[in-house]
Amino acid sequence: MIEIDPRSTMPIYEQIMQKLKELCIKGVLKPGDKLPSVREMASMIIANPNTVSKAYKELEREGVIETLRGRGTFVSETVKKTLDEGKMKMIKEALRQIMIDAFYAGISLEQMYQWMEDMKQEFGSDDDAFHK
Amino acid sequence: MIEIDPRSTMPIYEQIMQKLKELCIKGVLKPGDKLPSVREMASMIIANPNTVSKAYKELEREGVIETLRGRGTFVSETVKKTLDEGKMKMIKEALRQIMIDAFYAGISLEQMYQWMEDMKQEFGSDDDAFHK
Amino acid sequence: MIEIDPRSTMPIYEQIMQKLKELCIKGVLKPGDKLPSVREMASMIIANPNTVSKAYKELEREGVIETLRGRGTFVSETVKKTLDEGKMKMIKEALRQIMIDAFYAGISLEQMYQWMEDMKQEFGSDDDAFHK
Amino acid sequence: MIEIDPRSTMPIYEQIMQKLKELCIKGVLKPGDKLPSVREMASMIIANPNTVSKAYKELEREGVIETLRGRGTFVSETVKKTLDEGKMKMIKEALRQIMIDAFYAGISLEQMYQWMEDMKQEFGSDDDAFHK
DNA sequence: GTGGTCTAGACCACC
DNA sequence: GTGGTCTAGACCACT
Repeated sequence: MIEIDPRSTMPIYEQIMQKLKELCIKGVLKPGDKLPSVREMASMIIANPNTVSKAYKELEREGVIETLRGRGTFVSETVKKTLDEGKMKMIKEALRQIMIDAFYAGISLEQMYQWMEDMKQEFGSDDDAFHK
Repeated sequence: MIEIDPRSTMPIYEQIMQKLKELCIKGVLKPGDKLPSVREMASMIIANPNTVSKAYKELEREGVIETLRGRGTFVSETVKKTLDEGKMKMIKEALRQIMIDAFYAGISLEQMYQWMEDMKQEFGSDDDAFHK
Repeated sequence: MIEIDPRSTMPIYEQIMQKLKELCIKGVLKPGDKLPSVREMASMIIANPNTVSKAYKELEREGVIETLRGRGTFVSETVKKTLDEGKMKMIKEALRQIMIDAFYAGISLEQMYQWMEDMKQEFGSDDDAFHK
Repeated sequence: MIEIDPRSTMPIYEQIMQKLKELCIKGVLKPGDKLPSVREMASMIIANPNTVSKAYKELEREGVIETLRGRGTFVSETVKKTLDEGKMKMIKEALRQIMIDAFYAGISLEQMYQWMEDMKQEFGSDDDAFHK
């Protein structure tokens, strides 16, 4: 279900978060679906339960998933897409960093647009996510 | 010349690297130009010389700048834009991460394209960087 | 495990790198083996943790070792022996330097061949390193 | 006559020393030949006169060249090949370092032997330097 | 003057 | 526990 790279510089808990978010966007995980328990997930991806727990907590804080005491963890029914100005700035800065790296890697803007379109197709299979 | 945000989660040495790369792309720093010495830069941005040194060394490893023994540090004459497959993958993954974050932040693809076009204008002032 | 000579002109972090590489080649350190933590190694060889850290980071960049976040540092499973042209040139130049020094020190080529054969024996104890 | 790489990590004065020694071994510079003055050499290789001066002084200390006050600097008549134990150790250690680097660069011992033979040919044009 | 290395000691994020 | 980053201050070799 999920693949983690322990050698990556990206923290494992962030990798978990990203992968789960991606599955939600793609529609593989639908609102109401039950997630594996912390222990299950930990053994699946060979990680420390604490690490998985941290990812779940953070995802809950972001409103992506919800924990029902004694029942388990579920994908939230409503994804709150708050137009947070702080996040907008962060994303813009991240884009800037990527543009700079792309320049030095010799990657054209066109190439990047192509990739983004590809990902849009890949993501937006069952909702028009990026056209709201 | 350069502004650093000590509160940012991005390490200071990486901020220095990013800013210097940006100035090079914009053409503010031209090949052959001398950079401030490690100590000068450190006092300019109020950071430790070691931190600046780390940034310089990394930039040199990437081929962006060169140091001439005892003379100082200079912008490289030849910017090697090698189409490194590893870097391409990294950038693609970074884009994927951003797309996911953008989705949850409620930022449309169109908005991101707009930002990227703006940056292209901002960067490509005196060379057609992204159109080679 | 490792001996460092603080009086040597070779930087300590390079001495650490050399010794660790040597242990890997000799087979004393095997792929997957855990290295002493930065702090352990530092106290073992009586050096600053930063110095050890620098050695470890450089060895990782070269692909000799890998660090797993929060778990420690390990000998890489796959030693990539890429025939890098730049390194070949560097090694050839180093040999040239040694040949010149040897001439002025009155050391014969035969003597150097003998030393190299000795080292080959010393290194290739449990794999045929130099005969691949 | 001599080429220097200001970007190299090898100190410029050492580069000068190496090149001059090489020319002596090859027989391009013969005992009694006059070297360019410090200023001449400095302007030829675009270096600081102090740097050239340091190289000359060091070469004189090693007995490779001699300075005759008011007349200039000349290649020594007699090359003293002292079997200095300290230097032997240094060269052996340098060889060890090269062997390790060669291993990780995927260079075979045979390749290195070949290089050394080539250099022997290149050097020993008019004396049997390495067969004394 | 320049950058390169090292120490000492600190804080942080991650596992 | 781990490594990653940063500061402060020092010494050194090179130009």
